[in-house]
Amino acid sequence: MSKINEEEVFNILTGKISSAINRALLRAFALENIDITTEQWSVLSCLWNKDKVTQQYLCDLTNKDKPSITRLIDNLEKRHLVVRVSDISDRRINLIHLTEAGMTLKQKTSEIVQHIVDKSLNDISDDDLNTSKKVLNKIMKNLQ
Amino acid sequence: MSKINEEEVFNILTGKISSAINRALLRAFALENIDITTEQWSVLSCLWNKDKVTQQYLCDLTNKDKPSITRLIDNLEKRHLVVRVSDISDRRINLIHLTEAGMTLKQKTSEIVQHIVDKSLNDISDDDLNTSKKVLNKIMKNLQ
DNA sequence: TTTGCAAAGTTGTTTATGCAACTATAAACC
DNA sequence: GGTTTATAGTTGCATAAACAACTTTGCAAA
Repeated sequence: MSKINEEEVFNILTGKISSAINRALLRAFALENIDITTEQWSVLSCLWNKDKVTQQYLCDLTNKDKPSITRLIDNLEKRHLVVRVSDISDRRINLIHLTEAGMTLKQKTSEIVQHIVDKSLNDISDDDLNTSKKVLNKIMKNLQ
Repeated sequence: MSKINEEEVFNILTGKISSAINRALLRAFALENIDITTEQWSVLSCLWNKDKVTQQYLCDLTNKDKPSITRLIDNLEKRHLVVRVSDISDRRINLIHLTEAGMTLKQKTSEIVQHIVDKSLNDISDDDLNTSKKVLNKIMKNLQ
């Protein structure tokens, strides 16, 4: 395997790309008066897929640690998008429920997200995109 | 261009990969008792390449905004790795100088970084890697 | 049944990001 | 020369990440 040069390392490590996408998405949300962050969206995204799950489950899906999820849920509760419901049979557990408002956001945000994704992937071939996905997944595995 | 599915969007947007690399690098630094963050390393990296530059220059290279760089420099000064030297001819400007300690870190960290990079890129072909770089650069351009 | 360990969450600290508002200095324009 | 505008950097505020230390609750083994 060839040595990769400093600049390339640099770009990967500093997450330039993901923070650029993050910024674009944050601004797009703000433009539509949607007051959530990208991280909050990523948690909501999990819940739209499967509601009423534990915080630990959200940790696993998002690759965030427990304190991060605790505070993300705090902020989502502040915005009345989710509520913590403690489980009856195991009182250690909070089940995170989407509120009406939380559910409603799905529609509005997915259009915005799709728009940003389309823009960012403009003029990239499916082949190249698939290769990139494969590479990124491999990197994830290598780091575990 | 095909619609990319939610899970894929999700992985890109949430920067799972870059945060995984970040974490790995941070831990590797800690193991060697090197008390800097990945972001601080990215600024030092610029300075190892070209010393005595303005904060604005560092903003441009790292794609961070001015407040971020201000605080990163604050933290690097706290660790005595750089110093702010105000320019005589233009007193708005700080030139950021590496200290001896700052220069010394280059050697130690680059081995660690190379190790993490090698590990993360293990078993990925040069062709696939090049395609990925091309795609990521294209995405950056698309988002500007 | 008690002891001890594991799991689910929370809290505190340091560092970082994004944005807006700010100060200080330089340059441009009239 | 004085006013306006642009540039460099800082500060405040809300949000987020990593890590360690902590509480509460459940479970299992002695």
